[in-house]
Formats: sequence, C-alpha cells, structure tokens
Amino acid sequence: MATSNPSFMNGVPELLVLRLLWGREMYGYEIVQAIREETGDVVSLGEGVVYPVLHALERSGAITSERRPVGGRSRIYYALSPKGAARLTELTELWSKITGAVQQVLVGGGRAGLV
Amino acid sequence: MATSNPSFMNGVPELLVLRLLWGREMYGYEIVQAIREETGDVVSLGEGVVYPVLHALERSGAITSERRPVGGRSRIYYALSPKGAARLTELTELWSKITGAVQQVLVGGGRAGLV
DNA sequence: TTGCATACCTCGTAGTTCTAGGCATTATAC
DNA sequence: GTATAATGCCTAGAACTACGAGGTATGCAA
Repeated sequence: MATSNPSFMNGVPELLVLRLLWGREMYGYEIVQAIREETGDVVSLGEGVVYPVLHALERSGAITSERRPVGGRSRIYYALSPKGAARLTELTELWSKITGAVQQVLVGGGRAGLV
Repeated sequence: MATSNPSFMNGVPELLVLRLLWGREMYGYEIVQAIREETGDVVSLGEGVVYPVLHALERSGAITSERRPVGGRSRIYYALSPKGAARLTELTELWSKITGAVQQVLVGGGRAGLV
C-alpha cells in the first residue's frame, strides 16, 4: 500500500533470462547466480522469480528443456528456440525504445542536468 | 498469464511525473500530454495512470497542490516539494543503476552484439 | 445543439515480481 | 560421524503496479 520503491523491474527478468540463454545452455540455479554476478549485485533475482519465468517461457515455446544428470545431481538445461530468439530481439528493441524515451525526459525539458 | 508483453513501465510514471514537475508547476492534464510529446509517443500514459500517481505523491508529501481558476475552468497545479526533489534524485539514481546493470548483461556476456 | 477538447476523477482487472516457504542431494567443517 | 552449508529444483500466496473503461462537468466551435 505504501509509496514504496518502484523497482523498475517489470519485464526485466524475462529479458535477462532470454539474453543469458542466447548462445549457451544454462540451468536455473546457474542463471540465478549469473544475473547476480553480471550485474554486480545490482539486480538480484531469487529462485522464486527465475523458475516461474523459465516455466512460462517453456510453455510459450521460447525455450526448450532437457534434464541431465551431472555429478549425481539432476539439472534441467534450457536452450533458446528460434521463437525465443525472436522474442529476445523484440524485447531488446522495446527495452531500448522505452529507456531511450525516459532518458529523453530526464535529460531534456526545462532545466538541463540532473542526469 | 505469461503471454503478454512486459511493458518495462514499473515505477516509470512516478519518475516521469516528478521530473516534469522539477522546475515548473503543471496540472494533471498537461502532464499527460507532456509525457506523450516529450517521449515522441513512445510512452503514453493515460489519465487513469497519471491522476492516481499525483494523488499518491501528494499524500506522501512529495508534491503540493493548488487549485486555480483559469479561463473559467479549474485546474489543479502541482509543485515539487523538497521531499519530492529528494525522491526524484533517489529514483533517478536507481533508474540509472538498474538500466546500467541490464545494459551490461545485454552487451556483455558470451557473444558480443545484439545491442 | 451537437460535437469536441479540456479537466478532473474512480473502480476493477490483469499481469508481474517478490517473500517465504518446502523437498532432496552432495560437499564441507567441526 | 554429524551438523551445516551449498547445490538444485519447486510452488503458493501476497503485494504492487499499470491500464482500460467509464463517469462528471465546462467551454468553444460548427
């Protein structure tokens, strides 16, 4: 209810997951850590965020999964499908467009500066 | 469910409204149009988004309001308070941090390019 | 007097992230 | 040997947010 922090995170999990899967296969737990590392801990998505995203992406045909036993453990590796690649392109362009438009307002306008 | 487009708009309305009010007073209807114009129609927030944001910001003390009759009509002008200015700084920094982190993932990583 | 632009407002819905848990196996530390 | 952390998967519920649809009222032009 509070006036709390807008986290600017809408759609970001899907975008990041797709981007990470672009070129190499990865499993869920690995993706969670990769996001943390590659963003320098700025973005830190829990497993409760990443796994549902993966399942939704698989349902929509954007990624495919394959269970593999590794060192006695079982991992589910995900790979980007052509559909997922298209979705990635689409989202990346949208991201660029939106952030560019916001930046325009932040920089431009009446006074100059603050950014 | 998961079909749809993430709009990347989380928290953006609050940020844009605060930024527009930085330096000049504006009224709701004017803000709606300003966002449309300054973003080149990339971001188009309806009145159903802007007015609730304004009310929430006023409740939290980030902006103050003053009703003024203009040409027979009544407008409610909003002005940024010190608290709102601080909030704007905070949000701007967070925005910069998040988008920077996402950009890092989009650009960096295994392959190069796509952005 | 019919329509359009201005100017305000609220409610309900939908879509998302997040927290907080739970389960099971393996490696590490004491 | 036994507790603890790390790996690796999962779901359910709450909380938040943007959005569309709809409502009221005034002024101005055709």
